[in-house]
Amino acid sequence: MSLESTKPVNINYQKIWQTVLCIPKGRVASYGQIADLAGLPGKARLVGRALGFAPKKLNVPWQRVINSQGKISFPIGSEYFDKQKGLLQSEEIVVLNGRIKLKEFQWQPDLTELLFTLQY
DNA sequence: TAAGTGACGGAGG
DNA sequence: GCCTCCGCCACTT
Repeated sequence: MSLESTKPVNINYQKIWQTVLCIPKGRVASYGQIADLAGLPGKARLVGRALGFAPKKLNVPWQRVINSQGKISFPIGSEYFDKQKGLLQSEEIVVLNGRIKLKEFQWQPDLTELLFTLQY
């Protein structure tokens, strides 16, 4: 029976997790940015979903991914908002009213570095 | 098959 | 800076 290939999109999830793992401590990236780097331009929503499915053992730094406006994508005051804010602040990233200054903290990946890190 | 749903993005007011 | 609307796309019902 067709158990195996149930969901081919999982391959994309792994690309996304790989890319997120490349974000250095103290930096952030937007969902769209991750989608682009993962070879999935325009699929920012997929990134959000992938992070929700990311297994804990992978230790994916999901907190370093925010939306294109530089804001945390959870409602202010929610459990996950507080968790993400706390994690970011522990990396010395400034979070003001759920917002992060992209100008200061956005990750600007080095292409050559990426070529060595990403294996696809 | 169609309609609904989102950890999104961009344009416009 | 904030909000709304619309396009988008994978997934669910």
